[in-house]
Amino acid sequence: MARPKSNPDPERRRPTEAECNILSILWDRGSATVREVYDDLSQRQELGYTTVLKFMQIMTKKGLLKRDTSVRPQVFRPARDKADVQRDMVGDLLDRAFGGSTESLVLGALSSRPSTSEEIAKIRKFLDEMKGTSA
Amino acid sequence: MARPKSNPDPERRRPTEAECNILSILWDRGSATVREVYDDLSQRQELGYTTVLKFMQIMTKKGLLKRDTSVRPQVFRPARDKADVQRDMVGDLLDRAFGGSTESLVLGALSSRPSTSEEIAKIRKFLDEMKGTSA
DNA sequence: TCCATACAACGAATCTTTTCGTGTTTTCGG
DNA sequence: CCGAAAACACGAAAAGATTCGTTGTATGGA
Repeated sequence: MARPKSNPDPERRRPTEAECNILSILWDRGSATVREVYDDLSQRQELGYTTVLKFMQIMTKKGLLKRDTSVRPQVFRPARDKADVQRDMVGDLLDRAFGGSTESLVLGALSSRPSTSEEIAKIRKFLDEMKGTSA
Repeated sequence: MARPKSNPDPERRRPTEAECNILSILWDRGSATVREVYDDLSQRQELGYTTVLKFMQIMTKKGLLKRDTSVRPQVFRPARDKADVQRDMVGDLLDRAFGGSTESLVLGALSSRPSTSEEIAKIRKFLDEMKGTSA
Protein backbone atom coordinates (compact mmCIF):
# COMPACT_ATOMS: atom_id res chain seq x y z
CA MET A 1 0.00 0.00 0.00
CA ALA A 2 1.20 3.39 -0.96
CA ARG A 3 4.59 3.16 -2.52
CA PRO A 4 6.98 5.66 -0.95
CA LYS A 5 7.35 8.80 -2.97
CA SER A 6 10.69 9.27 -4.67
CA ASN A 7 12.53 12.10 -2.97
CA PRO A 8 11.99 15.38 -4.76
CA ASP A 9 15.07 17.14 -6.00
CA PRO A 10 16.24 19.12 -2.99
CA GLU A 11 17.33 21.96 -5.25
CA ARG A 12 13.85 22.25 -6.65
CA ARG A 13 12.07 22.26 -3.31
CA ARG A 14 9.82 25.24 -2.74
CA PRO A 15 9.38 26.80 0.68
CA THR A 16 6.06 26.13 2.34
CA GLU A 17 3.72 28.76 3.67
CA ALA A 18 5.26 28.94 7.13
CA GLU A 19 8.72 28.87 5.63
CA CYS A 20 7.88 31.80 3.40
CA ASN A 21 6.83 33.86 6.39
CA ILE A 22 10.17 33.27 8.01
CA LEU A 23 12.12 33.83 4.83
CA SER A 24 10.43 37.18 4.31
CA ILE A 25 11.72 38.37 7.65
CA LEU A 26 15.19 37.02 7.03
CA TRP A 27 15.38 38.61 3.61
CA ASP A 28 14.38 41.93 5.10
CA ARG A 29 16.82 41.87 7.98
CA GLY A 30 19.64 40.00 6.32
CA SER A 31 20.05 37.84 9.39
CA ALA A 32 18.33 37.31 12.71
CA THR A 33 18.11 35.15 15.81
CA VAL A 34 15.16 32.91 16.50
CA ARG A 35 13.98 35.38 19.12
CA GLU A 36 13.95 38.22 16.63
CA VAL A 37 12.06 36.24 14.06
CA TYR A 38 9.65 35.10 16.74
CA ASP A 39 9.01 38.65 17.95
CA ASP A 40 8.28 39.80 14.44
CA LEU A 41 6.13 36.85 13.47
CA SER A 42 4.11 36.68 16.66
CA GLN A 43 2.76 40.15 16.08
CA ARG A 44 0.66 38.71 13.30
CA GLN A 45 -0.01 35.10 14.26
CA GLU A 46 -0.09 33.47 17.63
CA LEU A 47 2.52 30.78 17.79
CA GLY A 48 5.17 29.54 20.19
CA TYR A 49 8.85 30.27 20.30
CA THR A 50 9.82 26.63 19.95
CA THR A 51 7.61 26.40 16.89
CA VAL A 52 9.65 29.05 15.17
CA LEU A 53 12.86 27.44 16.34
CA LYS A 54 11.74 24.10 14.96
CA PHE A 55 10.88 25.62 11.62
CA MET A 56 14.24 27.29 11.36
CA GLN A 57 16.00 24.06 12.23
CA ILE A 58 14.08 22.24 9.53
CA MET A 59 14.74 24.98 7.03
CA THR A 60 18.43 24.77 7.81
CA LYS A 61 18.35 21.05 7.18
CA LYS A 62 16.53 21.65 3.91
CA GLY A 63 19.14 24.14 2.82
CA LEU A 64 16.87 27.16 2.93
CA LEU A 65 18.84 28.80 5.74
CA LYS A 66 22.42 28.97 6.94
CA ARG A 67 23.26 29.37 10.58
CA ASP A 68 26.18 30.51 12.66
CA THR A 69 26.40 28.50 15.87
CA SER A 70 29.62 30.13 16.96
CA VAL A 71 27.69 32.90 18.62
CA ARG A 72 25.17 32.46 21.37
CA PRO A 73 22.01 33.22 20.33
CA GLN A 74 22.79 31.54 17.03
CA VAL A 75 22.20 33.65 13.97
CA PHE A 76 20.37 32.55 10.86
CA ARG A 77 20.33 33.95 7.38
CA PRO A 78 18.78 32.96 4.06
CA ALA A 79 20.79 30.50 2.02
CA ARG A 80 19.50 31.75 -1.30
CA ASP A 81 18.74 35.12 -2.83
CA LYS A 82 15.20 36.29 -2.60
CA ALA A 83 15.01 36.78 -6.35
CA ASP A 84 16.21 33.25 -7.03
CA VAL A 85 13.63 31.66 -4.79
CA GLN A 86 10.92 33.90 -6.14
CA ARG A 87 11.85 32.92 -9.67
CA ASP A 88 11.57 29.26 -8.74
CA MET A 89 8.23 29.79 -7.09
CA VAL A 90 6.87 31.60 -10.10
CA GLY A 91 8.16 28.83 -12.32
CA ASP A 92 6.41 26.33 -10.11
CA LEU A 93 3.09 28.12 -10.34
CA LEU A 94 3.60 28.52 -14.04
CA ASP A 95 3.84 24.77 -14.49
CA ARG A 96 1.20 23.92 -11.92
CA ALA A 97 -1.60 26.14 -13.04
CA PHE A 98 -0.78 28.04 -16.20
CA GLY A 99 0.46 25.36 -18.53
CA GLY A 100 3.79 27.13 -18.70
CA SER A 101 2.30 30.22 -20.28
CA THR A 102 4.03 33.24 -18.86
CA GLU A 103 1.59 35.44 -20.63
CA SER A 104 -1.43 33.93 -18.88
CA LEU A 105 0.25 34.24 -15.55
CA VAL A 106 1.19 37.84 -16.05
CA LEU A 107 -2.29 38.69 -17.21
CA GLY A 108 -3.70 36.81 -14.24
CA ALA A 109 -1.45 38.68 -11.87
CA LEU A 110 -2.41 42.01 -13.34
CA SER A 111 -6.10 41.25 -13.04
CA SER A 112 -5.71 39.76 -9.59
CA ARG A 113 -5.02 43.03 -7.82
CA PRO A 114 -5.45 46.68 -8.62
CA SER A 115 -2.19 48.13 -9.85
CA THR A 116 -1.14 51.71 -9.65
CA SER A 117 -0.16 53.46 -12.82
CA GLU A 118 3.38 53.71 -11.48
CA GLU A 119 3.53 49.95 -11.31
CA ILE A 120 2.19 49.65 -14.79
CA ALA A 121 4.75 52.11 -16.00
CA LYS A 122 7.55 50.10 -14.43
CA ILE A 123 6.36 46.92 -16.03
CA ARG A 124 6.14 48.63 -19.37
CA LYS A 125 9.66 49.88 -18.96
CA PHE A 126 10.84 46.41 -18.12
CA LEU A 127 9.21 45.08 -21.27
CA ASP A 128 11.02 47.68 -23.31
CA GLU A 129 14.36 46.70 -21.83
CA MET A 130 13.66 43.04 -22.45
CA LYS A 131 13.03 43.58 -26.09
CA GLY A 132 16.35 45.34 -26.29
CA THR A 133 18.50 42.61 -24.78
CA SER A 134 17.03 39.35 -26.08
CA ALA A 135 15.68 38.58 -29.52
CA MET B 1 -0.32 18.13 21.87
CA ALA B 2 -0.46 20.46 18.87
CA ARG B 3 -3.76 22.30 18.91
CA PRO B 4 -5.92 21.37 15.93
CA LYS B 5 -5.64 23.84 13.12
CA SER B 6 -8.71 25.96 12.54
CA ASN B 7 -10.26 24.91 9.26
CA PRO B 8 -9.17 27.19 6.46
CA ASP B 9 -11.92 28.97 4.61
CA PRO B 10 -13.09 26.40 2.07
CA GLU B 11 -13.68 29.12 -0.49
CA ARG B 12 -10.11 30.22 -0.25
CA ARG B 13 -8.54 26.78 -0.48
CA ARG B 14 -6.00 26.36 -3.25
CA PRO B 15 -5.71 23.16 -5.24
CA THR B 16 -2.68 21.04 -4.52
CA GLU B 17 -0.23 19.83 -7.14
CA ALA B 18 -2.12 16.64 -7.93
CA GLU B 19 -5.39 18.50 -7.93
CA CYS B 20 -4.05 20.99 -10.43
CA ASN B 21 -3.14 18.20 -12.80
CA ILE B 22 -6.69 16.93 -12.72
CA LEU B 23 -8.20 20.38 -12.99
CA SER B 24 -6.13 21.10 -16.08
CA ILE B 25 -7.68 18.16 -17.83
CA LEU B 26 -11.18 19.02 -16.70
CA TRP B 27 -10.82 22.61 -17.80
CA ASP B 28 -9.67 21.45 -21.21
CA ARG B 29 -12.42 18.91 -21.73
CA GLY B 30 -15.20 20.67 -19.88
CA SER B 31 -16.18 17.42 -18.22
CA ALA B 32 -14.93 13.86 -18.03
CA THR B 33 -15.27 10.50 -16.32
CA VAL B 34 -12.64 9.15 -13.98
CA ARG B 35 -11.54 6.76 -16.68
CA GLU B 36 -10.98 9.57 -19.14
CA VAL B 37 -8.98 11.60 -16.66
CA TYR B 38 -7.01 8.51 -15.74
CA ASP B 39 -6.18 7.71 -19.35
CA ASP B 40 -4.96 11.23 -19.93
CA LEU B 41 -3.00 11.53 -16.72
CA SER B 42 -1.37 8.11 -16.85
CA GLN B 43 0.36 8.98 -20.09
CA ARG B 44 2.62 11.26 -18.11
CA GLN B 45 2.82 9.75 -14.64
CA GLU B 46 2.35 6.21 -13.50
CA LEU B 47 -0.53 6.03 -11.06
CA GLY B 48 -3.52 3.84 -10.38
CA TYR B 49 -7.10 4.26 -11.40
CA THR B 50 -8.36 4.29 -7.83
CA THR B 51 -5.84 6.97 -7.01
CA VAL B 52 -7.41 9.26 -9.56
CA LEU B 53 -10.86 8.31 -8.37
CA LYS B 54 -9.93 9.10 -4.80
CA PHE B 55 -8.53 12.47 -5.77
CA MET B 56 -11.67 13.36 -7.64
CA GLN B 57 -13.81 12.32 -4.71
CA ILE B 58 -11.78 14.48 -2.37
CA MET B 59 -11.90 17.37 -4.79
CA THR B 60 -15.65 17.06 -4.97
CA LYS B 61 -15.87 17.19 -1.20
CA LYS B 62 -13.61 20.23 -1.18
CA GLY B 63 -15.84 21.96 -3.68
CA LEU B 64 -13.32 21.96 -6.50
CA LEU B 65 -15.41 19.66 -8.68
CA LYS B 66 -19.07 18.97 -9.31
CA ARG B 67 -20.30 15.55 -10.27
CA ASP B 68 -23.32 14.06 -11.92
CA THR B 69 -24.12 10.68 -10.40
CA SER B 70 -27.29 10.26 -12.42
CA VAL B 71 -25.32 8.74 -15.26
CA ARG B 72 -23.24 5.68 -14.95
CA PRO B 73 -19.84 6.31 -15.34
CA GLN B 74 -20.40 9.46 -13.28
CA VAL B 75 -19.25 12.65 -14.91
CA PHE B 76 -17.17 15.32 -13.23
CA ARG B 77 -16.60 18.93 -14.14
CA PRO B 78 -14.77 21.85 -12.56
CA ALA B 79 -16.77 23.76 -10.00
CA ARG B 80 -15.03 27.04 -10.69
CA ASP B 81 -13.76 28.87 -13.73
CA LYS B 82 -10.16 28.36 -14.62
CA ALA B 83 -9.50 32.09 -14.56
CA ASP B 84 -10.99 32.44 -11.09
CA VAL B 85 -8.86 29.71 -9.61
CA GLN B 86 -5.80 31.00 -11.38
CA ARG B 87 -6.44 34.45 -10.00
CA ASP B 88 -6.69 33.03 -6.50
CA MET B 89 -3.49 31.09 -6.95
CA VAL B 90 -1.65 34.11 -8.17
CA GLY B 91 -3.02 36.10 -5.26
CA ASP B 92 -1.79 33.40 -2.94
CA LEU B 93 1.70 33.47 -4.36
CA LEU B 94 1.60 37.25 -4.27
CA ASP B 95 1.00 37.23 -0.53
CA ARG B 96 3.25 34.29 0.18
CA ALA B 97 6.37 35.38 -1.55
CA PHE B 98 6.07 38.81 -3.08
CA GLY B 99 4.77 40.88 -0.21
CA GLY B 100 1.70 41.67 -2.28
CA SER B 101 3.67 43.46 -4.95
CA THR B 102 2.16 42.64 -8.30
CA GLU B 103 4.99 44.41 -10.01
CA SER B 104 7.64 42.16 -8.45
CA LEU B 105 5.71 39.09 -9.39
CA VAL B 106 5.22 40.17 -12.97
CA LEU B 107 8.87 41.05 -13.31
CA GLY B 108 9.77 37.74 -11.72
CA ALA B 109 7.53 35.87 -14.11
CA LEU B 110 8.97 37.64 -17.11
CA SER B 111 12.52 36.88 -16.06
CA SER B 112 11.67 33.32 -15.10
CA ARG B 113 11.14 32.08 -18.63
CA PRO B 114 12.01 33.27 -22.09
CA SER B 115 9.05 35.02 -23.64
CA THR B 116 8.37 35.39 -27.30
CA SER B 117 7.87 38.84 -28.69
CA GLU B 118 4.28 37.94 -29.45
CA GLU B 119 3.70 37.27 -25.77
CA ILE B 120 5.31 40.53 -24.86
CA ALA B 121 3.14 42.30 -27.37
CA LYS B 122 0.01 40.80 -25.86
CA ILE B 123 1.02 41.82 -22.39
CA ARG B 124 1.70 45.32 -23.60
CA LYS B 125 -1.69 45.44 -25.20
CA PHE B 126 -3.29 44.30 -21.99
CA LEU B 127 -1.53 47.05 -20.11
CA ASP B 128 -2.90 49.59 -22.56
CA GLU B 129 -6.42 48.34 -22.07
CA MET B 130 -6.04 48.40 -18.31
CA LYS B 131 -5.03 52.00 -18.25
CA GLY B 132 -8.15 52.81 -20.17
CA THR B 133 -10.63 51.12 -17.84
CA SER B 134 -9.31 51.73 -14.34
CA ALA B 135 -7.46 54.60 -12.64
C1' DT C 1 29.52 30.48 42.94
C1' DC C 2 24.73 29.46 42.00
C1' DC C 3 20.45 29.80 40.10
C1' DA C 4 16.81 31.96 37.34
C1' DT C 5 16.26 32.65 32.69
C1' DA C 6 17.06 32.31 27.95
C1' DC C 7 18.34 29.12 24.45
C1' DA C 8 18.61 24.85 21.98
C1' DA C 9 17.57 19.95 20.83
C1' DC C 10 14.28 16.28 20.58
C1' DG C 11 10.33 13.85 20.20
C1' DA C 12 5.68 13.61 19.44
C1' DA C 13 0.69 14.74 18.24
C1' DT C 14 -2.23 16.33 14.56
C1' DC C 15 -3.42 17.39 9.94
C1' DT C 16 -2.85 17.23 5.00
C1' DT C 17 -1.35 15.10 0.72
C1' DT C 18 -0.44 11.25 -2.11
C1' DT C 19 -1.12 6.63 -3.09
C1' DC C 20 -3.36 2.24 -3.27
C1' DG C 21 -5.68 -2.29 -1.85
C1' DT C 22 -10.03 -4.40 -0.90
C1' DG C 23 -14.46 -5.09 -1.01
C1' DT C 24 -19.20 -3.82 -2.96
C1' DT C 25 -22.27 -2.55 -6.58
C1' DT C 26 -23.54 -1.96 -11.54
C1' DT C 27 -23.75 -3.19 -16.06
C1' DC C 28 -23.66 -6.04 -20.12
C1' DG C 29 -22.82 -9.91 -23.27
C1' DG C 30 -24.05 -14.65 -23.73
C1' DC D 1 -30.60 -14.86 -15.63
C1' DC D 2 -25.38 -14.96 -14.49
C1' DG D 3 -20.89 -14.21 -14.18
C1' DA D 4 -17.02 -11.21 -15.62
C1' DA D 5 -15.50 -6.65 -16.07
C1' DA D 6 -15.93 -1.96 -14.91
C1' DA D 7 -16.98 1.45 -11.65
C1' DC D 8 -17.45 3.01 -7.04
C1' DA D 9 -16.77 3.62 -1.94
C1' DC D 10 -13.96 2.96 2.04
C1' DG D 11 -10.18 2.71 4.76
C1' DA D 12 -5.56 3.10 5.53
C1' DA D 13 -0.42 3.63 5.05
C1' DA D 14 3.44 6.67 4.26
C1' DA D 15 5.41 11.08 3.91
C1' DG D 16 5.36 16.05 4.66
C1' DA D 17 3.74 20.19 7.30
C1' DT D 18 2.55 22.45 11.58
C1' DT D 19 2.61 22.93 16.30
C1' DC D 20 4.20 22.33 20.90
C1' DG D 21 5.83 20.21 25.52
C1' DT D 22 9.68 18.65 27.83
C1' DT D 23 14.21 18.39 28.81
C1' DG D 24 18.64 19.56 28.86
C1' DT D 25 22.55 23.49 28.43
C1' DA D 26 24.61 27.94 28.77
C1' DT D 27 24.96 32.62 30.83
C1' DG D 28 24.72 36.63 33.40
C1' DG D 29 23.55 38.88 37.67
C1' DA D 30 23.07 38.55 42.92
